[in-house]
Amino acid sequence: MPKNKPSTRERILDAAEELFAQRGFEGVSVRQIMGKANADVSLAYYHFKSKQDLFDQVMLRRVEYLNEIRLEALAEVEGRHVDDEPTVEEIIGAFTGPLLQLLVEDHDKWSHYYQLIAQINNSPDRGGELMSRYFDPLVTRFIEALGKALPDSHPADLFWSYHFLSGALTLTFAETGRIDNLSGGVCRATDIAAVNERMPKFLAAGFRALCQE
Amino acid sequence: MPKNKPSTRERILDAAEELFAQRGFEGVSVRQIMGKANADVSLAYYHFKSKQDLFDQVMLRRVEYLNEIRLEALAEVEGRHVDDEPTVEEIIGAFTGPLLQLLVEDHDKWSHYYQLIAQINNSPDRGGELMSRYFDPLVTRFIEALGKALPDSHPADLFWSYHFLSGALTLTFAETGRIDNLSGGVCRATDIAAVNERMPKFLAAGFRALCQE
DNA sequence: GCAGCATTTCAACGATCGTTGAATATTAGT
DNA sequence: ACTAATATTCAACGATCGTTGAAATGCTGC
Repeated sequence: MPKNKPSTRERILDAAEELFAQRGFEGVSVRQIMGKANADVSLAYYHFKSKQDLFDQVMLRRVEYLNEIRLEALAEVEGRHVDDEPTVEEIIGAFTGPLLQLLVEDHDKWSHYYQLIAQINNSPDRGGELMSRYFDPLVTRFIEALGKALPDSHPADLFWSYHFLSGALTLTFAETGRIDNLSGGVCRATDIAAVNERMPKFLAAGFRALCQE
Repeated sequence: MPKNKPSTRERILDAAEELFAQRGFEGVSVRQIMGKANADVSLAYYHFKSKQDLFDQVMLRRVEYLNEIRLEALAEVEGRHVDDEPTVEEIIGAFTGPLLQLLVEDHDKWSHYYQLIAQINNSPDRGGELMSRYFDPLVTRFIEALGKALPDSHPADLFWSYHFLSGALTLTFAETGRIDNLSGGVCRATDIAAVNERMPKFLAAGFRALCQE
């Protein structure tokens, strides 16, 4: 029934999301964004306070929902274990699975957003600050769960393990085509099933090697 | 003994390296670079063909040496095993160790370059292309060695494992301060010893989990 | 149909962008 | 000392940047 045609504001956000993801904040002009959104330049400043505000709204538009469903996935896993602890794989699966699931459901909608996060995560400038603002509450919650699944683990080992996880995860979402080149076509960056099979397994083994015993 | 004071060309490269690493290619103007290098704007175009050429030269200045010492480290490891195969940890150590060693020897010289590579690696725009151009020969050589250390492994598993390694490695080099925030100071992004103790161990376990039976 | 508000268009501002040509200063070879 | 090449300075170009104010249009409630 609704299937509203997207509002101007949302068309601007969509265009900005895609272009920011591809070329970064400074690599895109407001005019280019509005060109892709098929709207006049000054409309950007009617719907948003500034280019920086537009960028912030692009980030904020999806992050809340993202954190929500990932927390739910964790709660679901924990609900299946009332007397024992979830496994490391299950917890990591709750962290990465929802992201991959959204990518399957609507690749074009989420891939640009993930690419944007990948760039921010690796940006020395303000990457640490932004990622912490948007994701630290969620991540802290997951690390807590991982700590329980890995008894007697040291906090430093848990944090470093998560750090390696974060790098692997965001590079995967960046979909740069590097693995396509490197593997000569054997692996494809967009092969979500291949990622889903391998990433939690790889990362869980890393956690165990560092944090267990 | 010379200890020449750096030439103008090198001062420009240094300034460009640092600023490109912090804010990306489009986030920095030629004037800002030349300001930091304490030289006139037009000197950039005397020593380099264009801003893009300057960027390329920043990349090229260090990549050759980097690949060289990492290949030597691999050869050294293989030389210690004439009758048997090196372990996964040893091979990964040869891949990451030289990078960390340079960071210990001269942090200011290498950290900006590593940050730049981290950003490029995660750039959906031309990241895959650039990383492949600069590193694929080296990486192919390392994956070959890892394949021997992990008998009967499937190529796809090896490529994906390397992909996860690459993400963890470059995020670590980005030194965004995220892990400092997240851990409340327990871990520091610049703590090279902490990385050196943990990263090869974490990644080797991942490789084994994916590529070994 | 009209008032009032939300949205969109148009034209322009000063600042900064990458880049260049010509003039000047410095260095190296003889 | 003179020359030729190398290195640096100065001034400026057209283009594009982020941003804004005012006018025009569209829409909603009465």
